[in-house]
Amino acid sequence: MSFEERIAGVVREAARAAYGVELEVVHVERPNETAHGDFATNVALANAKAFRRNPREVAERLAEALDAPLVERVEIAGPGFINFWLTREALWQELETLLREGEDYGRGADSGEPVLLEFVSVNPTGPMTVAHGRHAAYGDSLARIMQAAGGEVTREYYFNDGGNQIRLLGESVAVRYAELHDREWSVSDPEALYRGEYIRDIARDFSSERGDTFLGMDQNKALTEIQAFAVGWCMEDIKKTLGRARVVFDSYFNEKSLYESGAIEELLRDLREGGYVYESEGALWLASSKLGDDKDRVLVKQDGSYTYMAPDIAYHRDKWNRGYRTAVDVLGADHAGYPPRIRAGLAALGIPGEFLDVELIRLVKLLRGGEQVKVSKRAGTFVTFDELLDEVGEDVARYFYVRSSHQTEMNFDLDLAIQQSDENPVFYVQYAHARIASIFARAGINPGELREMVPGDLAPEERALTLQLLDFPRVVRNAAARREVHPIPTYLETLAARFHQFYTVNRVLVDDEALRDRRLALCAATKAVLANGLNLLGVNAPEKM
RNA sequence: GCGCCCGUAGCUCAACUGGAUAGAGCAGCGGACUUCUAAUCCGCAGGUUGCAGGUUCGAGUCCUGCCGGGCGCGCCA
Repeated sequence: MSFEERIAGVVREAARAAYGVELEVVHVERPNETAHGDFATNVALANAKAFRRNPREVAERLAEALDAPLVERVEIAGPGFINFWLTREALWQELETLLREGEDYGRGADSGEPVLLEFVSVNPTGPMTVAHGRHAAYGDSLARIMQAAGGEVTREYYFNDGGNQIRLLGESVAVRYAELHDREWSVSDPEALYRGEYIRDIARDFSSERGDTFLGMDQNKALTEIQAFAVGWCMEDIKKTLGRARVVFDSYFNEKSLYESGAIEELLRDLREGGYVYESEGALWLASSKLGDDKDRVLVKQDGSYTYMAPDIAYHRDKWNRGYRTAVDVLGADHAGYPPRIRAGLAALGIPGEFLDVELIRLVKLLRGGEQVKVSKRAGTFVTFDELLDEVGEDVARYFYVRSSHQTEMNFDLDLAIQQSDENPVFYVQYAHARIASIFARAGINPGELREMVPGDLAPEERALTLQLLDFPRVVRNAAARREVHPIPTYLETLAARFHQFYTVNRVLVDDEALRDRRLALCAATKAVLANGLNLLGVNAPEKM
């Protein structure tokens, strides 16, 4: 149990003893100011009215009724805060727990609740861009964080390898392919073709693997082959980039399978039976306005083809049918209108709205030398995720992406990113880890083989470091619950700062053995938490720098 | 026009979803290496948290109205 929970518990007891009252919420937090104690609570302020007493009086009485061995002293401060200082024994005990749990420290109890996390899901029409990189970094880190918090997370990539975009890709490659052999390939709309350099790469690879035989045959037949090759090429390319960035998926879900399995037909039949669809103007509509959406949406177009709504609702129903009770979709901010529509569809099937949790990621605005660049995949004016990884490395890139909230628009200047990569705060955090490794190397012992230690007094820097270390589980839990990744970097930077401050003032390898053992323990604990935290972000924790 | 999101130091971002004197990094100025890694530490300077009201013991955080920016409001996905 965390200190917050334990303190909340004793405060509840005190309220029972002093007032015979059962408090509902007891908020305990770590004050910003060290002078305000290790922990503080505002219960006296929050309940003063109910007790019909002024807050300080309530605080006094609660403090008197307090019975807690882990608390060394309390102080009433300000308008009625109760500030707590913990005993050194209590702190050391928690540190020992931390050391014992090692890389499991911060891991919550398994909730047993399976969660499906879908992210990236970019269709295979080209390389990943820096914008997709943000999705990959955020989604993968979120998966790690939710797992650490006890969730049973499956990472899924949903893609469509059919449709207009894909046909366009095939034609684009075909034109280049023909060019390679000094031939021409006629397309309906040359303006619409993809122009990126990678199109030539695909054409070249296709040509060298399959020769020129496809130029002699029926265009449609050839196009099918070229298209399949191009899709495979792009998918391969995307997976390679993801792997480089240490992003792994548990499953890839193909939209096509929904057609093949009959899931879409089944969906439409069930919606019809439920009375949630109607025909109008030759199209089939979902009465989504009755289910929380702004207006009704077309499911089947006049020409008989489906809108994206049909497969997408079927896909989410499939997630539900697979046993997931939480589906987190990581989508671009331009999908703002998406959640209510899908929820409407799901509601028609009796699936509750809370099932779908959509996290919208703000756009990445691309700049060059301060000037905004219009990004277009078709025109080939984009920066790839690979280029970024080449320039700044995996650690810097991943850290950079998740350092700010996914809800904040991100200005991305590749020139600036390269220029500033060596002052990226990730090094500050990694350096703390390497410094500790170096201490252990010097001491000639392994962080896992510490001797039994005797609790002793904590210097101010040691105390601050300890409290920060013990805050880790709470930070992970909160981040997971709020689907936020950026609290982890924020936490790690503070932890690294606490360590560097401690290191500057207190020498670890001193002659006094008891003191030396305690400080080594503190170092080992810090090293473990830094490694755990960096791991949640997919960033390395180096032994040397 | 309607809906959602955002506005915090010169710049990039935090602030434990209502707490105490709003914090870091970068940029600027000044200090600290014969001692476990100076990719570090310490100090100075930098703010009317877009504006105006309201709610309460307390507001960057909640409510209302403005101002400014982004996104959405397709039989595109």
